[in-house]
Amino acid sequence: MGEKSGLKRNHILECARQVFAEKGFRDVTMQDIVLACDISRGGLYLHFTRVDEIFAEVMKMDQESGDDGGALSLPEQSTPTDILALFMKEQKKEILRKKNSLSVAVYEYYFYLSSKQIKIPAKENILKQQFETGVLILENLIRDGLVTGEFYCEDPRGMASNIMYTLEGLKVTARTLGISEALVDKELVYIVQNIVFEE
Amino acid sequence: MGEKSGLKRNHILECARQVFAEKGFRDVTMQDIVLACDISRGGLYLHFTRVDEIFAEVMKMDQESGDDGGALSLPEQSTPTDILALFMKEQKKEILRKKNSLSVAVYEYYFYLSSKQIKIPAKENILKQQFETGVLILENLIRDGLVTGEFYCEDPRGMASNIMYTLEGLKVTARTLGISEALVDKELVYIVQNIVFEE
Amino acid sequence: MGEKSGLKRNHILECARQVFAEKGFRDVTMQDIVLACDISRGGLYLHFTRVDEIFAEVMKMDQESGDDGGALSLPEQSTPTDILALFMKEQKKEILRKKNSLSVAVYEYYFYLSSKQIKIPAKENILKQQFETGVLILENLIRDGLVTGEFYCEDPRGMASNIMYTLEGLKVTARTLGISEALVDKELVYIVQNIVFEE
Amino acid sequence: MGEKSGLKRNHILECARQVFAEKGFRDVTMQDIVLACDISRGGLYLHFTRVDEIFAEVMKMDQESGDDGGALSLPEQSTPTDILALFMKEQKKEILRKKNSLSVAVYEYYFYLSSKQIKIPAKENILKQQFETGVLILENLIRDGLVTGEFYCEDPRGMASNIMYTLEGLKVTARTLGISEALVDKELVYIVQNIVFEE
DNA sequence: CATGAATGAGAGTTCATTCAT
DNA sequence: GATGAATGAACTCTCATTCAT
Repeated sequence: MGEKSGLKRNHILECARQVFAEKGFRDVTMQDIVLACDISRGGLYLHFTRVDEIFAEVMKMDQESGDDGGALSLPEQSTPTDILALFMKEQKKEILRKKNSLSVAVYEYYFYLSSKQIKIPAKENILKQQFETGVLILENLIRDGLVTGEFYCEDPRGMASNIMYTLEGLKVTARTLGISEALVDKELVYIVQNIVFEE
Repeated sequence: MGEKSGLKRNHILECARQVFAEKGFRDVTMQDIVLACDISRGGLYLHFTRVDEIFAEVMKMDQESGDDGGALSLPEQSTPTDILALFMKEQKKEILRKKNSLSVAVYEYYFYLSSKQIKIPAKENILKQQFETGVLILENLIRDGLVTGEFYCEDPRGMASNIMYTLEGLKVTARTLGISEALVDKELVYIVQNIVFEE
Repeated sequence: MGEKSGLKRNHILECARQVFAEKGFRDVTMQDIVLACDISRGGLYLHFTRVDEIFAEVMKMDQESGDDGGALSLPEQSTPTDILALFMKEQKKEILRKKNSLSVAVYEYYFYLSSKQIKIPAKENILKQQFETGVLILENLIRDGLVTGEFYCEDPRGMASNIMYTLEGLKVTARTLGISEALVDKELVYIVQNIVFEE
Repeated sequence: MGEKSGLKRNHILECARQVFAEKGFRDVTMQDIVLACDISRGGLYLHFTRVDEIFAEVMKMDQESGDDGGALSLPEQSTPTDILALFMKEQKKEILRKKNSLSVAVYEYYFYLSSKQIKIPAKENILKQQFETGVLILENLIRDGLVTGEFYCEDPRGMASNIMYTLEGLKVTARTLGISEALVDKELVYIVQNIVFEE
């Protein structure tokens, strides 16, 4: 029973994810999700009662599945420079990604919370966690690079944080004003050059 | 007559601005604006027919009034370092501003346009203009600093652009995750240190 | 389930029919129908989305129920003269009918379609079908009368068609200018005399 | 002043006529007329207070200008047969007329009155007058034809009335179901053949 | 548990009509 | 007289949410 119920719940979340990827967060109604899931109205309400509740779960699901993916593609014996390049490649992909991206929905969701003055506890705040995880990864990476002598940096934590804000700026600009691949490349190269030791 | 009509229009825009500052963009209805303006339903429709139309005008109005304010506070004989400090101070104010800020509404508006796949011509795209104006100001400032020997930078344009993205990242983070004044200070200091020539 | 849904639908159509009979077509709003059905606003929209859609269904329903009634009253071994008299009696009833008549609504509906330049496929065009059925019935009747020697007519089809247009003229005049029973009688007698063989 | 006022009034009626010819009666709003007249809202209300009032005046105006036109085209020494042909030609033109025709508006107006249960005194009832005038013309024409031996008819008044109803039926059918020129011709020929003495 | 018909609050929009200028 | 901004009633339509089956 619990199993079965879990399956349905997952089905709902997966279908809902599609909807959010297509329409963002603010335009999605319970109806949209009901239709996308091919489920009954009442059925949906047995599991969730608000759209934002569903979206929070979708984000959580997304994060969990993302954890796996990230680690897998790392080759053995990579240098910090290699890893940084890979990190930036992933960031670029995310910044430019059009299909199946939840970015717009995520922003809309957080602005929605903000305008409703709803605070999420840090532990459940996925966007915050992702940001902080990013900072941590970069910081460790920079420290590694300093050890190998590949990187130059006086304040690894400050730089990591600075880079993450810049990437955030690129992401949000891509979703609001739009941005060309060339421009993203230019910015990412600029960031990397700032770290990598230049003779 | 034209005067009077303009006054009413302005009245509407000012009241609407309040509403947008309080509720963001997505939750604002024509009703909200009607109530805020103490005007009749039909009366509003004489001037505007859609919320997004009103918001676009509010942004325009805001930009125009902002132009004046910016120029006034410039002291005579400022060094590039001074000006940079002032620029950053303004940015900080904007990033942390809570009262009467349209930031959330602006982001919501642009995400709305994005999810509806509406394109605004560059000339009318205020967010884009603000961004590009920021880049230009910074670039010129950096070049000035290079001339006076106060700054160090190999690629003024690249750095200007990089800084603007970072500031954008700070702004959006402030509106989604929230950010402390201390953190903003830290980031701005980091940025400035990167430019100012350190012995 | 399907049963139940059908019942509700029928309930709506029957109540709506009342409304159309009273107010014609053009003045009827979704609200009117909602009130007449003692149903919720949204409830009506589950079944129909526009007044003209409802009216089209009401007409269809009316036609179907009318089919039964027409056939039943035919006595055995009627002569063409008898049948013609019966036909005319029915026409008279329809022309003069005040209670529960959809005539005005039907005309208003067709003028509405006309002014909106909406074309209905012939198969769904009930007014057209009724007219053509009328012509056919009359034509066959006249031919029968020619065989029995009761009628005189050189062009049965032409006469049938001519009679139907005249009846249409009477009907529309009754609904616009009004017409007395005596006048209708006079006209119907005139028509019949034109067919029936006079020594 | 009275002159001037009369001019304005006429201007309104002429512009309004255009609107009615295009949109029928039921869809025309005070706004439409204001726009078509290039007049102020208040200005229109100085002359008329309801759409149906304006339409009644438009019909009156139309009838008056029509009186002149009808008489002019009569050739000298026409036989009843000629005049009948001319009469039918005019009827055909009216039945099939698309441009600048008020027919739909007239019907809509009368159905509107009917559904609102508003009665017009016979003296002001233009449609009624036109019908009765038509009957009278036809009756006299038939009597003339009987005298010259061109026509055959036992009941001139009955036939005149019958023809008028048939023409009415054709007119309304043309506006609701649509009718081809060929069909109109066929019907008119049928009518004429019924009168004209055949050897 | 699951269903989906039904509810009703609320947003958008239009227009006849008024009235200060 | 003439103007047109302003009003507010009325209508359309959509959804979150409930509840009998």
